[in-house]
Amino acid sequence: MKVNLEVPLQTRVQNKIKEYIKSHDLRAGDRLPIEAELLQLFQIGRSTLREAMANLESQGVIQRQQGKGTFIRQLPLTLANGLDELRSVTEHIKAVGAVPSTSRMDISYLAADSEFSEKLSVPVGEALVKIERVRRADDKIAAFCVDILPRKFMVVGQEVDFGGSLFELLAQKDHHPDYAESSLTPTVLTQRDLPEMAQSLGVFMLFEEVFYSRHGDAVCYSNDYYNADIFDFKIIRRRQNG
Amino acid sequence: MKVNLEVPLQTRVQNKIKEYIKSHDLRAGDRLPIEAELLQLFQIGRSTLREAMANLESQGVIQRQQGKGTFIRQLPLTLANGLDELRSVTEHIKAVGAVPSTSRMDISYLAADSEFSEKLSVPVGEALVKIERVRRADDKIAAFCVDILPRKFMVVGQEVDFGGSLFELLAQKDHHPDYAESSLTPTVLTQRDLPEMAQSLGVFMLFEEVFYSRHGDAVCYSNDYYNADIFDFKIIRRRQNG
DNA sequence: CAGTGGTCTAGACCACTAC
DNA sequence: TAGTGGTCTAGACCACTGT
Repeated sequence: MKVNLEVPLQTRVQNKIKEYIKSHDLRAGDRLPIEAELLQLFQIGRSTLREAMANLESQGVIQRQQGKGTFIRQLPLTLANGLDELRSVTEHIKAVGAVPSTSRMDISYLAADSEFSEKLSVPVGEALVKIERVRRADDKIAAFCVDILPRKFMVVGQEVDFGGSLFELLAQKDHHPDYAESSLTPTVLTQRDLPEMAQSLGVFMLFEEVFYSRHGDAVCYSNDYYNADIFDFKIIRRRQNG
Repeated sequence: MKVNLEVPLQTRVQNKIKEYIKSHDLRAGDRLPIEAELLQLFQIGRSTLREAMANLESQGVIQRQQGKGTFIRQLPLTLANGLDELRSVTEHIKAVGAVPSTSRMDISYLAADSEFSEKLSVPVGEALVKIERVRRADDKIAAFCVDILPRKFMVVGQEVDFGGSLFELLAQKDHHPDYAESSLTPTVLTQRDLPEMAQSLGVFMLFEEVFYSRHGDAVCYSNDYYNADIFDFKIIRRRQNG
């Protein structure tokens, strides 16, 4: 079974444009070359360029204005912790410049009840694994993660490292998360919920989410609580023209 | 000055597909006709169709799978309170099926300090208006909104209704918000912060955001606190292939 | 192998901005 | 009026899925 490993041209063009911005030291408000010039420079079709530009615009890197031009929009052009981008907890911690670690991990096994059956699209009674982990960023509590996934996704008869990214583990079985349906709720956790907290109360952002593979199969159901002292989440919201 | 009021074809096609789903009573998991059929049906070019499909996919309405087909993904196809969609507080309240109202409003005038100067891209000292409002959904506290905007955006010598949407007010001056840079933080508000709360503490989602017009001009800086008891925020997060 | 969505190109015309 | 991004079409070829 051959798999396409090539990166799409439009994605490579995105990176080229980012490199262009860096190498020419373009700052917020500066103007990007016009489309025709970039077409010359990259030797590509216009649709390809426009796809790349549309992505960069939705990521907040550039801003296009009909009749005027395309401009750099972002101030730092660095890590923005964009909410719309799916990342593992490990990646989030690294993104704020901290070292990720896991200070507690509890694993239990259970059978799917009707709720989990629905969320994960498995039969009631299906064998599941529940992994609870306290994740740290430079020793500070970063997140409390409760992940539930079908046991069949686990590699049997093999020592598995849950300390790192669950994403990597799933990738080994070709179940790498491609997108997630997420619901965000501000939440207060007490020491009863999370004994390792230093204070009696902490404010967290709960991400309740179902992860799906690129095949559209549900691979994991999670309740991840992100510490509000460490993370804040940025997003660009747009007016829908529909 | 003529302005284009026509809705782009790709947007109309999105709506046609949604209508198709409704009229054919397609449910989650059902299959949408293949691209070639839709091209015939709508008599359009493939790029246009694919733009429309890409938007519907990012909205979570459909799911495309290479080699297999396009499928309905959403369960209710109703209000999802999508975070990536820019909406006014009024619209958010209506979206959860409640009646919006305003129970308190304080207006004050101030001059831009260096912080506001930067956020709103106006000179230091520029005349600003600060509007604090307690918004309700069916009499329950829905949000506490603090909006700051340049005084010149206000219609002078005219009675203005702040009770409704600030968006509408700005639209009158061709400064309608087109997108926003938002930062989300879970927050606890006390009765000291918000005296009309029934309990001593409440959990809120703080949206700190700058709104921009389609011309790329900053039009409003807001700190909006949404009551976590009333709202939860959904979003589809995707793996970036860059 | 046929069916389906994914990527890419070339080119036409339109709408907005600035001069 | 010239320059720029926005919309739309037609068509070619590729990659993945299932038979």
